[in-house]
Amino acid sequence: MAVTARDVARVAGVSVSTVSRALAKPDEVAPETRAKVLATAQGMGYRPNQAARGLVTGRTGIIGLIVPDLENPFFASVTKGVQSRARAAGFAVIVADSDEDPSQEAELARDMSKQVDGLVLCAPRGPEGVIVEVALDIPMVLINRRCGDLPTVAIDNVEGIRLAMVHLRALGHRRIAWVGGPVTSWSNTERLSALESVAAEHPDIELVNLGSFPPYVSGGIAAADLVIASGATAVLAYNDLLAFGLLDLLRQRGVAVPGDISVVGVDNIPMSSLTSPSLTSVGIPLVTCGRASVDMLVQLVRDPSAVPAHHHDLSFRLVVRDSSGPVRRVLADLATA
Amino acid sequence: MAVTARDVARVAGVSVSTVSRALAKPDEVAPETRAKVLATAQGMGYRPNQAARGLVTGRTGIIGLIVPDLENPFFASVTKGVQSRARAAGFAVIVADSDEDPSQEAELARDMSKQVDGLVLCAPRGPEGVIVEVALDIPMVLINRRCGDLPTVAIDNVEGIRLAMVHLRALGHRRIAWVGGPVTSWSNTERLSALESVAAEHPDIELVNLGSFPPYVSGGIAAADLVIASGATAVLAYNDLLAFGLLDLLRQRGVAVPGDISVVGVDNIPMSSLTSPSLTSVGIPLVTCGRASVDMLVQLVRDPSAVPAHHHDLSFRLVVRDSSGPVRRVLADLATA
DNA sequence: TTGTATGCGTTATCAT
DNA sequence: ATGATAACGCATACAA
Repeated sequence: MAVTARDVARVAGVSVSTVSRALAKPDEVAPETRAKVLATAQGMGYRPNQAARGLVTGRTGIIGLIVPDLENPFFASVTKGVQSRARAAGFAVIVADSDEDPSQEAELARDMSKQVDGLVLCAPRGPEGVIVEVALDIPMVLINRRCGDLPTVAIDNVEGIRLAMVHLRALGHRRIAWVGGPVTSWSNTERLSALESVAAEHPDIELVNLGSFPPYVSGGIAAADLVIASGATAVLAYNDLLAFGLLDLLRQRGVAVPGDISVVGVDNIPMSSLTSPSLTSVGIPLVTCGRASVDMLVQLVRDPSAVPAHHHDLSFRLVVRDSSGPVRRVLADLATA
Repeated sequence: MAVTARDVARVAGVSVSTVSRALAKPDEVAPETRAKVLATAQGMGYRPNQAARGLVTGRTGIIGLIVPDLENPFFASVTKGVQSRARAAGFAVIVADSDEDPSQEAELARDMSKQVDGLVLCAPRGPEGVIVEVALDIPMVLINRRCGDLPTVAIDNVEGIRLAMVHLRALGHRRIAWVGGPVTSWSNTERLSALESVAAEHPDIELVNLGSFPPYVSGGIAAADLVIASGATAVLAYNDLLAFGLLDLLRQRGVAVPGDISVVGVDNIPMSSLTSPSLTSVGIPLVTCGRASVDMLVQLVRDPSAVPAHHHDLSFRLVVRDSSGPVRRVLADLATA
């Protein structure tokens, strides 16, 4: 059996309450008593029982993280950030994977809410109502989605999309295709409307929306022929995985990148520099993103009365690599002729 | 405040113990009573308090998973498998990232051991003594490392390496380089000795061990020039990330793959089909690997007296892609001349 | 089959 | 400053 506070108390010659205080509230106990208790606790290898503590305090010392897909490098990076920061703050992290399924996501959130002190929802796909409802029960921070006035770590999609569009326009591209992600994704909606507003600022740009695709490599493969058929000289994908799929099938079709078509992704996941051609991408420091969410959540957990309406916006940066280049004169001339 | 068993009992007109039984031991309560309790519990949104339950049963309903690096796609896949299977078995998963640091790994394991019902250590880097010591306290399953007679989900490295070597030899390669991973990695040791024994079976094969490198893309970049200098016509890397790094720098150096040098990786992570050239790799179903470990752990948790000496070996399969090809006649002739 | 009573290890309240 | 004691919500041995 594990050593309990009672054992420590007996050995140290004090009461259980004193043991408890010596550890939790150092200044409410005499320095020498405290020293003695700490020493014997240390010596006996005493570890407070989290379950018992949780039962009385209502705290678990655990935060929950729900992501759509652990195998997606985007979320893997976020998870890493969340985990490391949480640990530094004295919290363990329970992680769950919703498999991109909104209903699982909601169920997970509800299950977890009784088991953790706070919840980080990363790019939740579910309807706003459900999310807000769960947030009533438990401190919650969102990543990559705005939802009511829940605290959020988000990305300035407009800025990111603008960077990409300006880049492509500077290279001479005028007909630009958009390969979208899940319709349930907040980021997707954001990016599409950003795209439209940027396009509106530049009347010479023609935007071709090719619709929604699953945010995996397979989605990009499915979209590639549409891109070719669209006559666009450049394509912007919802995320890098989709862009990878595009690169793959375009190569198979004998379409040169960036010679015939330029490809730009979003997220700048680690793998983006390794494809051939390497992928131009707009991205953010994902690990930082995870860390920031934990900082906000911990604050919220410690003081639930704090005003939760805090939005932490991170900015994109454009990483130009080999998959984007100047439009071919010939094609450009043909297109405008 | 949350709804407790007491509340449910009051509403359903029964005692707390009946509520408890109705949920945990359905056959120890009259069918109609059970139905009534279940219905009201459902209606009131009752969720048993895990902390309270844990306090009396000694169980937390949580299993811990420690991986060297969450951003490594290999471990991301394993994590996904562990999470989904654990959830299906009614367990939550606390995940932690040791950052490839053996001392952090040990500390994490010790911390967690008081908080979870069982532990999955994925490819632990720490010394055997430490691992075995922690395993004394808590049910533990290892992935990708054998350690004493702790239950393990491992891969038959000899078989995998043999597949790769036979493949390369059939393509005419005789001088083959090895780019190793962390010296602290059990798999690395296993693979190297497998390599040596397979080489011993084929006296015409010349093995060039280029040493150990960090198991990231950067490690492969660091190793690439050594590969070129080695005069090998084929190189086998400890994992796919290293192989990606090799591909990247070889391309920069103008070395054709597989024309001049064939490259083969290990793990077959999802990204391997997307590089250019796509990567030939020996791999296992990683998600399955994670699932299997949970199955073993859950069994162990449910019946700690069960013989723990269970080894679950998964087999490699060779996925041949574009990065491996026949050795060039000219070079081959030169080499053997 | 069901209810009553006890205890899990800790923190918090109240005395001292 | 410290100790005794009452919860916290649940499971379980025992009584009915």
